[in-house]
Amino acid sequence: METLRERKKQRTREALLRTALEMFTAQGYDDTTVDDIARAVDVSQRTFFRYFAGKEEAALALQDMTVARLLEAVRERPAHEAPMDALRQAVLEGWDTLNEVIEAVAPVEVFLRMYQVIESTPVLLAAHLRRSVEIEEALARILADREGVDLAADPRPRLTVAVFGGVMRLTERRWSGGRDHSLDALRTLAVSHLEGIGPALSESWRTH
Amino acid sequence: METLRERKKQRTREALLRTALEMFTAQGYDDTTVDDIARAVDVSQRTFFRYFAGKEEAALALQDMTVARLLEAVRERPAHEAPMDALRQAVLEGWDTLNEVIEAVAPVEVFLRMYQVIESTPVLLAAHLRRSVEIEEALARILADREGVDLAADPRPRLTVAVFGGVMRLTERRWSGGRDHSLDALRTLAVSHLEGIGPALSESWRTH
DNA sequence: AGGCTAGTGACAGTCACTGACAATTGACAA
DNA sequence: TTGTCAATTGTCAGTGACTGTCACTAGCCT
Repeated sequence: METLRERKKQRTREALLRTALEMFTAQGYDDTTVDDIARAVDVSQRTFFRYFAGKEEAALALQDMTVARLLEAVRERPAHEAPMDALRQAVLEGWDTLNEVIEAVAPVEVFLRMYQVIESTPVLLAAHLRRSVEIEEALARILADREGVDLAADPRPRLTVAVFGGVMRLTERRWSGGRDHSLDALRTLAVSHLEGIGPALSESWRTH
Repeated sequence: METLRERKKQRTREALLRTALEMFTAQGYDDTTVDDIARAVDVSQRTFFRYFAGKEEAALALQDMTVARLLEAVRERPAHEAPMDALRQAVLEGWDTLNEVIEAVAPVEVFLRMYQVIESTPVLLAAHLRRSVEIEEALARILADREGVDLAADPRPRLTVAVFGGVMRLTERRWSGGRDHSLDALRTLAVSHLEGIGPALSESWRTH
Protein backbone atom coordinates (compact mmCIF):
# COMPACT_ATOMS: atom_id res chain seq x y z
CA MET A 1 0.00 0.00 0.00
CA GLU A 2 1.21 3.43 -0.88
CA THR A 3 1.75 6.02 1.76
CA LEU A 4 -0.49 9.05 1.95
CA ARG A 5 2.38 11.30 1.01
CA GLU A 6 2.98 9.35 -2.19
CA ARG A 7 -0.68 9.42 -3.11
CA LYS A 8 -0.75 13.16 -2.63
CA LYS A 9 2.28 13.60 -4.86
CA GLN A 10 0.73 11.42 -7.51
CA ARG A 11 -2.44 13.48 -7.40
CA THR A 12 -0.56 16.75 -7.67
CA ARG A 13 1.41 15.52 -10.63
CA GLU A 14 -1.64 14.25 -12.42
CA ALA A 15 -3.54 17.43 -11.72
CA LEU A 16 -0.68 19.50 -13.11
CA LEU A 17 -0.32 17.31 -16.18
CA ARG A 18 -4.02 17.09 -16.91
CA THR A 19 -4.48 20.82 -16.46
CA ALA A 20 -1.45 21.59 -18.58
CA LEU A 21 -2.61 19.37 -21.45
CA GLU A 22 -6.09 20.79 -21.22
CA MET A 23 -4.84 24.34 -21.42
CA PHE A 24 -2.31 23.57 -24.17
CA THR A 25 -4.95 22.00 -26.38
CA ALA A 26 -7.54 24.64 -25.56
CA GLN A 27 -5.59 27.88 -25.86
CA GLY A 28 -2.25 26.81 -27.32
CA TYR A 29 1.15 26.11 -25.85
CA ASP A 30 2.64 29.58 -26.13
CA ASP A 31 -0.44 31.26 -24.73
CA THR A 32 -0.34 29.11 -21.62
CA THR A 33 2.12 30.22 -18.96
CA VAL A 34 3.44 28.01 -16.23
CA ASP A 35 1.90 30.46 -13.81
CA ASP A 36 -1.48 29.84 -15.42
CA ILE A 37 -1.14 26.12 -14.91
CA ALA A 38 0.10 26.42 -11.34
CA ARG A 39 -2.65 28.85 -10.47
CA ALA A 40 -5.31 26.56 -11.94
CA VAL A 41 -4.03 23.68 -9.82
CA ASP A 42 -3.51 25.98 -6.87
CA VAL A 43 0.15 25.28 -6.27
CA SER A 44 3.13 27.59 -6.55
CA GLN A 45 5.00 27.96 -9.81
CA ARG A 46 8.00 26.49 -8.04
CA THR A 47 6.09 23.28 -7.43
CA PHE A 48 5.37 22.86 -11.11
CA PHE A 49 9.09 22.82 -11.75
CA ARG A 50 9.56 20.23 -9.03
CA TYR A 51 7.39 17.84 -11.04
CA PHE A 52 8.47 18.77 -14.55
CA ALA A 53 11.91 19.77 -15.77
CA GLY A 54 10.22 22.39 -17.91
CA LYS A 55 7.07 23.35 -19.72
CA GLU A 56 8.07 21.15 -22.64
CA GLU A 57 8.27 18.06 -20.49
CA ALA A 58 4.65 18.42 -19.48
CA ALA A 59 3.61 18.94 -23.08
CA LEU A 60 5.46 15.84 -24.26
CA ALA A 61 4.65 13.66 -21.26
CA LEU A 62 1.94 11.62 -23.01
CA GLN A 63 4.13 10.94 -26.02
CA ASP A 64 6.91 9.99 -23.65
CA MET A 65 4.77 7.43 -21.88
CA THR A 66 4.43 5.44 -25.08
CA VAL A 67 8.16 5.18 -25.70
CA ALA A 68 8.97 2.51 -23.14
CA ARG A 69 6.16 0.40 -24.56
CA LEU A 70 7.50 0.82 -28.08
CA LEU A 71 10.99 -0.29 -27.13
CA GLU A 72 9.53 -3.32 -25.33
CA ALA A 73 7.43 -4.20 -28.36
CA VAL A 74 10.44 -4.17 -30.67
CA ARG A 75 12.35 -6.40 -28.29
CA GLU A 76 9.51 -8.89 -28.24
CA ARG A 77 9.05 -9.16 -31.97
CA PRO A 78 9.75 -12.65 -33.40
CA ALA A 79 13.36 -13.10 -34.40
CA HIS A 80 12.57 -14.12 -37.96
CA GLU A 81 11.11 -10.74 -38.85
CA ALA A 82 13.22 -8.41 -40.92
CA PRO A 83 14.41 -5.41 -38.85
CA MET A 84 12.22 -2.90 -40.65
CA ASP A 85 9.20 -5.16 -40.30
CA ALA A 86 9.81 -5.53 -36.60
CA LEU A 87 9.87 -1.75 -36.22
CA ARG A 88 6.69 -1.35 -38.19
CA GLN A 89 4.81 -4.02 -36.30
CA ALA A 90 5.96 -2.64 -32.97
CA VAL A 91 4.67 0.83 -33.77
CA LEU A 92 1.32 -0.48 -34.93
CA GLU A 93 1.11 -2.59 -31.82
CA GLY A 94 1.89 0.45 -29.71
CA TRP A 95 -0.96 2.37 -31.25
CA ASP A 96 -3.32 -0.53 -30.67
CA THR A 97 -2.57 -0.55 -26.98
CA LEU A 98 -2.28 3.21 -26.69
CA ASN A 99 -5.21 3.57 -24.39
CA GLU A 100 -3.87 1.14 -21.79
CA VAL A 101 -0.75 3.24 -21.42
CA ILE A 102 -2.19 6.71 -21.10
CA GLU A 103 -5.71 6.18 -19.78
CA ALA A 104 -4.63 6.95 -16.23
CA VAL A 105 -3.76 10.46 -17.34
CA ALA A 106 -5.81 11.39 -20.37
CA PRO A 107 -8.02 9.93 -23.10
CA VAL A 108 -6.60 9.02 -26.49
CA GLU A 109 -8.30 12.05 -27.94
CA VAL A 110 -6.09 14.36 -25.93
CA PHE A 111 -3.02 12.40 -26.99
CA LEU A 112 -3.94 12.94 -30.62
CA ARG A 113 -4.77 16.60 -30.15
CA MET A 114 -1.46 17.19 -28.44
CA TYR A 115 0.18 15.93 -31.61
CA GLN A 116 -1.42 18.77 -33.51
CA VAL A 117 -0.19 21.20 -30.90
CA ILE A 118 3.33 19.78 -31.11
CA GLU A 119 3.45 19.96 -34.89
CA SER A 120 2.13 23.50 -34.97
CA THR A 121 4.31 24.90 -32.19
CA PRO A 122 7.91 25.41 -33.37
CA VAL A 123 9.57 25.13 -29.99
CA LEU A 124 7.60 22.00 -29.14
CA LEU A 125 8.28 20.41 -32.50
CA ALA A 126 11.96 21.07 -31.98
CA ALA A 127 11.91 19.41 -28.57
CA HIS A 128 9.95 16.50 -30.00
CA LEU A 129 12.48 15.98 -32.79
CA ARG A 130 15.35 16.08 -30.36
CA ARG A 131 13.71 13.38 -28.28
CA SER A 132 13.24 11.18 -31.31
CA VAL A 133 16.99 11.22 -31.77
CA GLU A 134 17.34 9.58 -28.38
CA ILE A 135 14.60 7.09 -29.17
CA GLU A 136 16.34 6.20 -32.40
CA GLU A 137 19.55 5.54 -30.57
CA ALA A 138 17.74 3.16 -28.23
CA LEU A 139 16.05 1.44 -31.15
CA ALA A 140 19.37 0.97 -32.91
CA ARG A 141 20.77 -0.73 -29.83
CA ILE A 142 17.79 -3.06 -29.68
CA LEU A 143 18.06 -3.93 -33.36
CA ALA A 144 21.78 -4.62 -33.09
CA ASP A 145 21.06 -6.87 -30.17
CA ARG A 146 18.24 -8.66 -31.95
CA GLU A 147 20.29 -9.31 -35.04
CA GLY A 148 23.47 -10.03 -33.18
CA VAL A 149 25.61 -7.42 -34.88
CA ASP A 150 28.12 -5.00 -33.37
CA LEU A 151 26.62 -1.53 -33.16
CA ALA A 152 30.04 0.12 -33.11
CA ALA A 153 31.24 -1.58 -36.29
CA ASP A 154 28.05 -2.12 -38.26
CA PRO A 155 26.11 0.96 -39.38
CA ARG A 156 23.07 -1.03 -40.50
CA PRO A 157 21.10 -0.83 -37.24
CA ARG A 158 21.40 2.94 -37.03
CA LEU A 159 20.83 3.26 -40.74
CA THR A 160 17.65 1.25 -40.63
CA VAL A 161 16.39 3.23 -37.68
CA ALA A 162 17.31 6.51 -39.35
CA VAL A 163 15.29 5.61 -42.41
CA PHE A 164 12.44 4.37 -40.27
CA GLY A 165 12.52 7.47 -38.11
CA GLY A 166 12.60 9.79 -41.08
CA VAL A 167 9.55 8.11 -42.54
CA MET A 168 7.70 8.12 -39.23
CA ARG A 169 8.29 11.82 -38.78
CA LEU A 170 7.01 12.41 -42.28
CA THR A 171 3.97 10.40 -41.29
CA GLU A 172 3.36 12.51 -38.21
CA ARG A 173 3.72 15.68 -40.21
CA ARG A 174 1.41 14.71 -43.03
CA TRP A 175 -1.13 13.24 -40.64
CA SER A 176 -1.34 16.34 -38.52
CA GLY A 177 -1.42 18.52 -41.62
CA GLY A 178 -4.25 16.51 -43.12
CA ARG A 179 -7.95 16.44 -42.40
CA ASP A 180 -8.51 13.06 -40.78
CA HIS A 181 -6.95 13.16 -37.34
CA SER A 182 -8.06 9.73 -36.27
CA LEU A 183 -5.75 7.05 -35.01
CA ASP A 184 -6.81 4.92 -37.92
CA ALA A 185 -5.74 7.52 -40.44
CA LEU A 186 -2.36 7.63 -38.73
CA ARG A 187 -2.03 3.86 -38.98
CA THR A 188 -2.99 3.80 -42.63
CA LEU A 189 -0.62 6.60 -43.53
CA ALA A 190 2.28 4.98 -41.69
CA VAL A 191 1.81 1.65 -43.44
CA SER A 192 1.45 3.33 -46.80
CA HIS A 193 4.64 5.29 -46.26
CA LEU A 194 6.64 2.32 -45.10
CA GLU A 195 5.51 0.35 -48.13
CA GLY A 196 6.41 3.26 -50.34
CA ILE A 197 10.05 3.42 -49.35
CA GLY A 198 11.13 0.87 -51.94
CA PRO A 199 9.35 2.45 -54.89
CA ALA A 200 10.47 5.93 -53.87
CA LEU A 201 14.10 4.86 -53.90
CA SER A 202 13.94 3.34 -57.36
CA GLU A 203 15.87 4.80 -60.25
CA SER A 204 13.36 7.17 -61.72
CA TRP A 205 9.71 7.99 -61.23
CA ARG A 206 9.03 9.16 -64.74
CA THR A 207 9.19 5.75 -66.38
CA HIS A 208 6.31 5.04 -64.03
CA MET B 1 28.23 51.41 -54.45
CA GLU B 2 26.73 50.78 -51.06
CA THR B 3 25.80 53.60 -48.80
CA LEU B 4 27.76 54.24 -45.63
CA ARG B 5 24.76 53.35 -43.53
CA GLU B 6 24.51 49.96 -45.19
CA ARG B 7 28.20 49.30 -44.79
CA LYS B 8 27.96 50.11 -41.12
CA LYS B 9 25.05 47.76 -40.65
CA GLN B 10 26.89 45.04 -42.48
CA ARG B 11 29.90 45.54 -40.26
CA THR B 12 27.82 45.42 -37.09
CA ARG B 13 26.10 42.26 -38.17
CA GLU B 14 29.33 40.55 -39.07
CA ALA B 15 30.97 41.66 -35.86
CA LEU B 16 28.06 40.28 -33.86
CA LEU B 17 28.04 37.01 -35.78
CA ARG B 18 31.78 36.51 -35.68
CA THR B 19 31.94 37.29 -32.00
CA ALA B 20 29.00 35.05 -31.23
CA LEU B 21 30.48 32.10 -33.12
CA GLU B 22 33.84 32.65 -31.49
CA MET B 23 32.34 32.68 -28.02
CA PHE B 24 30.05 29.73 -28.71
CA THR B 25 32.92 27.57 -29.90
CA ALA B 26 35.26 28.76 -27.17
CA GLN B 27 33.11 28.63 -24.06
CA GLY B 28 29.95 26.87 -25.22
CA TYR B 29 26.51 28.05 -26.25
CA ASP B 30 24.81 27.96 -22.87
CA ASP B 31 27.67 29.71 -21.13
CA THR B 32 27.53 32.61 -23.54
CA THR B 33 24.84 35.18 -22.84
CA VAL B 34 23.53 37.61 -25.38
CA ASP B 35 24.76 40.34 -23.07
CA ASP B 36 28.27 38.90 -23.31
CA ILE B 37 28.16 39.07 -27.09
CA ALA B 38 26.69 42.56 -27.19
CA ARG B 39 29.21 43.82 -24.66
CA ALA B 40 32.10 42.32 -26.65
CA VAL B 41 30.92 44.10 -29.79
CA ASP B 42 30.06 47.20 -27.80
CA VAL B 43 26.44 47.52 -28.80
CA SER B 44 23.34 47.25 -26.68
CA GLN B 45 21.62 43.92 -26.14
CA ARG B 46 18.63 45.36 -27.97
CA THR B 47 20.72 45.81 -31.07
CA PHE B 48 21.69 42.15 -31.09
CA PHE B 49 18.01 41.26 -31.31
CA ARG B 50 17.55 43.69 -34.17
CA TYR B 51 20.03 41.66 -36.22
CA PHE B 52 19.09 38.17 -35.04
CA ALA B 53 15.67 36.85 -34.16
CA GLY B 54 17.29 35.03 -31.26
CA LYS B 55 20.46 33.53 -29.92
CA GLU B 56 19.79 30.38 -31.92
CA GLU B 57 19.69 32.23 -35.20
CA ALA B 58 23.20 33.49 -34.69
CA ALA B 59 24.41 30.02 -33.78
CA LEU B 60 22.86 28.46 -36.88
CA ALA B 61 23.66 31.32 -39.27
CA LEU B 62 26.58 29.57 -40.97
CA GLN B 63 24.63 26.38 -41.51
CA ASP B 64 21.78 28.48 -42.84
CA MET B 65 24.00 30.14 -45.40
CA THR B 66 24.65 26.82 -47.08
CA VAL B 67 21.00 25.93 -47.51
CA ALA B 68 20.20 28.19 -50.45
CA ARG B 69 23.23 26.79 -52.26
CA LEU B 70 22.09 23.24 -51.60
CA LEU B 71 18.63 23.86 -53.02
CA GLU B 72 20.18 25.47 -56.10
CA ALA B 73 22.50 22.53 -56.57
CA VAL B 74 19.64 20.04 -56.51
CA ARG B 75 17.75 22.09 -59.07
CA GLU B 76 20.73 22.11 -61.37
CA ARG B 77 21.45 18.39 -61.26
CA PRO B 78 21.07 16.65 -64.65
CA ALA B 79 17.55 15.37 -65.23
CA HIS B 80 18.61 11.80 -65.89
CA GLU B 81 19.91 11.30 -62.35
CA ALA B 82 17.78 9.30 -59.97
CA PRO B 83 16.27 11.54 -57.25
CA MET B 84 18.39 10.11 -54.46
CA ASP B 85 21.54 10.46 -56.55
CA ALA B 86 20.72 14.06 -57.30
CA LEU B 87 20.38 14.77 -53.57
CA ARG B 88 23.65 13.05 -52.80
CA GLN B 89 25.58 14.82 -55.51
CA ALA B 90 24.14 18.18 -54.51
CA VAL B 91 25.24 17.76 -50.91
CA LEU B 92 28.74 16.72 -51.89
CA GLU B 93 28.90 19.65 -54.26
CA GLY B 94 27.78 21.96 -51.47
CA TRP B 95 30.59 20.77 -49.25
CA ASP B 96 33.11 21.27 -52.04
CA THR B 97 32.14 24.89 -52.43
CA LEU B 98 31.58 25.46 -48.74
CA ASN B 99 34.34 27.98 -48.40
CA GLU B 100 33.01 30.25 -51.12
CA VAL B 101 29.75 30.60 -49.25
CA ILE B 102 30.93 31.32 -45.76
CA GLU B 103 34.39 32.81 -46.18
CA ALA B 104 33.05 36.33 -45.79
CA VAL B 105 32.01 35.48 -42.25
CA ALA B 106 34.17 32.67 -40.94
CA PRO B 107 36.63 29.99 -41.99
CA VAL B 108 35.48 26.45 -42.69
CA GLU B 109 37.04 25.37 -39.44
CA VAL B 110 34.55 27.43 -37.45
CA PHE B 111 31.71 26.01 -39.50
CA LEU B 112 32.80 22.51 -38.59
CA ARG B 113 33.35 23.33 -34.95
CA MET B 114 29.91 24.88 -34.72
CA TYR B 115 28.55 21.51 -35.79
CA GLN B 116 30.06 19.97 -32.69
CA VAL B 117 28.50 22.69 -30.60
CA ILE B 118 25.11 22.13 -32.21
CA GLU B 119 25.21 18.38 -31.70
CA SER B 120 26.27 18.69 -28.09
CA THR B 121 23.84 21.44 -27.10
CA PRO B 122 20.30 20.07 -26.70
CA VAL B 123 18.46 23.30 -27.38
CA LEU B 124 20.59 24.00 -30.45
CA LEU B 125 20.23 20.49 -31.78
CA ALA B 126 16.48 20.83 -31.39
CA ALA B 127 16.45 24.07 -33.35
CA HIS B 128 18.68 22.53 -35.99
CA LEU B 129 16.36 19.55 -36.42
CA ARG B 130 13.35 21.78 -36.71
CA ARG B 131 15.03 23.70 -39.49
CA SER B 132 15.85 20.54 -41.37
CA VAL B 133 12.14 19.84 -41.52
CA GLU B 134 11.70 23.04 -43.49
CA ILE B 135 14.63 22.23 -45.71
CA GLU B 136 13.16 18.82 -46.42
CA GLU B 137 9.89 20.38 -47.44
CA ALA B 138 11.73 22.62 -49.89
CA LEU B 139 13.70 19.67 -51.23
CA ALA B 140 10.53 17.67 -51.74
CA ARG B 141 9.08 20.48 -53.81
CA ILE B 142 12.18 20.63 -55.95
CA LEU B 143 12.19 16.88 -56.51
CA ALA B 144 8.52 16.85 -57.44
CA ASP B 145 9.21 19.61 -59.90
CA ARG B 146 12.25 17.87 -61.35
CA GLU B 147 10.44 14.61 -61.85
CA GLY B 148 7.20 16.18 -62.94
CA VAL B 149 5.00 14.58 -60.31
CA ASP B 150 2.26 16.12 -58.19
CA LEU B 151 3.48 16.72 -54.66
CA ALA B 152 -0.02 16.68 -53.24
CA ALA B 153 -0.91 13.30 -54.72
CA ASP B 154 2.42 11.50 -54.88
CA PRO B 155 4.22 10.79 -51.60
CA ARG B 156 7.44 9.71 -53.28
CA PRO B 157 9.19 13.08 -53.26
CA ARG B 158 8.61 13.59 -49.54
CA LEU B 159 9.38 9.97 -48.86
CA THR B 160 12.68 10.12 -50.68
CA VAL B 161 13.63 13.31 -48.91
CA ALA B 162 12.59 11.88 -45.54
CA VAL B 163 14.86 8.88 -46.03
CA PHE B 164 17.67 11.09 -47.28
CA GLY B 165 17.22 13.51 -44.40
CA GLY B 166 17.18 10.75 -41.81
CA VAL B 167 20.41 9.35 -43.17
CA MET B 168 22.06 12.76 -43.36
CA ARG B 169 21.20 13.50 -39.75
CA LEU B 170 22.64 10.16 -38.77
CA THR B 171 25.75 11.17 -40.68
CA GLU B 172 26.04 14.46 -38.83
CA ARG B 173 25.57 12.72 -35.51
CA ARG B 174 28.11 9.98 -36.07
CA TRP B 175 30.60 12.39 -37.60
CA SER B 176 30.45 14.78 -34.68
CA GLY B 177 30.58 11.90 -32.25
CA GLY B 178 33.65 10.42 -33.92
CA ARG B 179 37.29 11.37 -33.84
CA ASP B 180 37.97 12.73 -37.30
CA HIS B 181 36.18 16.05 -37.60
CA SER B 182 37.49 16.88 -41.05
CA LEU B 183 35.26 17.76 -43.96
CA ASP B 184 36.65 14.75 -45.75
CA ALA B 185 35.56 12.39 -43.00
CA LEU B 186 32.08 13.90 -43.25
CA ARG B 187 32.02 13.29 -47.00
CA THR B 188 33.21 9.72 -46.66
CA LEU B 189 30.70 8.91 -43.96
CA ALA B 190 27.82 10.40 -45.92
CA VAL B 191 28.63 8.41 -49.03
CA SER B 192 29.07 5.24 -47.05
CA HIS B 193 25.73 5.74 -45.33
CA LEU B 194 23.86 6.50 -48.52
CA GLU B 195 25.31 3.40 -50.13
CA GLY B 196 24.35 1.39 -47.09
CA ILE B 197 20.64 2.15 -47.26
CA GLY B 198 19.89 -0.71 -49.61
CA PRO B 199 21.74 -3.39 -47.65
CA ALA B 200 20.32 -2.14 -44.35
CA LEU B 201 16.78 -2.50 -45.66
CA SER B 202 17.28 -6.06 -46.84
CA GLU B 203 15.43 -8.93 -45.27
CA SER B 204 17.86 -10.02 -42.64
CA TRP B 205 21.42 -9.20 -41.65
CA ARG B 206 22.25 -12.52 -40.10
CA THR B 207 22.53 -14.38 -43.39
CA HIS B 208 25.28 -11.86 -43.94
C1' DA C 1 3.87 12.96 21.88
C1' DG C 2 7.81 14.59 19.52
C1' DG C 3 11.66 14.52 16.49
C1' DC C 4 12.80 13.82 11.58
C1' DT C 5 12.33 14.80 6.83
C1' DA C 6 9.95 15.21 2.40
C1' DG C 7 7.31 18.56 0.11
C1' DT C 8 5.86 23.28 -0.41
C1' DG C 9 5.57 28.40 -0.73
C1' DA C 10 7.71 32.76 -0.82
C1' DC C 11 11.32 35.45 -2.53
C1' DA C 12 15.09 36.97 -5.17
C1' DG C 13 17.76 36.53 -9.14
C1' DT C 14 19.28 35.16 -14.14
C1' DC C 15 18.54 35.07 -18.95
C1' DA C 16 16.09 35.34 -23.43
C1' DC C 17 13.24 38.31 -25.56
C1' DT C 18 9.83 42.44 -26.62
C1' DG C 19 7.55 47.05 -26.84
C1' DA C 20 7.99 51.95 -26.42
C1' DC C 21 10.24 56.12 -26.70
C1' DA C 22 13.91 59.31 -26.97
C1' DA C 23 18.49 60.38 -28.84
C1' DT C 24 21.65 60.03 -32.58
C1' DT C 25 23.33 59.83 -37.20
C1' DG C 26 23.49 59.11 -42.09
C1' DA C 27 20.84 60.51 -46.51
C1' DC C 28 19.24 63.85 -49.40
C1' DA C 29 17.25 68.10 -51.16
C1' DA C 30 17.26 73.09 -51.10
C1' DT D 1 26.39 73.96 -46.12
C1' DT D 2 22.34 73.40 -43.76
C1' DG D 3 18.03 71.70 -42.41
C1' DT D 4 14.75 68.03 -42.65
C1' DC D 5 13.50 63.26 -42.79
C1' DA D 6 14.15 58.60 -41.81
C1' DA D 7 16.87 54.85 -40.27
C1' DT D 8 19.54 53.03 -36.34
C1' DT D 9 20.51 52.73 -31.83
C1' DG D 10 20.36 52.97 -26.61
C1' DT D 11 17.65 53.03 -22.53
C1' DC D 12 14.10 51.47 -19.77
C1' DA D 13 10.55 48.68 -18.26
C1' DG D 14 8.29 44.43 -18.46
C1' DT D 15 7.16 39.27 -19.39
C1' DG D 16 8.01 34.49 -19.00
C1' DA D 17 10.87 30.33 -18.20
C1' DC D 18 13.66 28.64 -14.93
C1' DT D 19 16.89 28.16 -10.51
C1' DG D 20 18.72 28.59 -5.71
C1' DT D 21 17.67 29.40 -1.00
C1' DC D 22 15.33 29.23 3.16
C1' DA D 23 11.79 28.91 6.33
C1' DC D 24 7.55 26.41 7.23
C1' DT D 25 4.21 22.74 7.22
C1' DA D 26 2.61 18.18 7.29
C1' DG D 27 3.11 13.16 6.93
C1' DC D 28 6.10 9.50 9.02
C1' DC D 29 8.16 6.76 12.45
C1' DT D 30 9.61 5.53 17.06
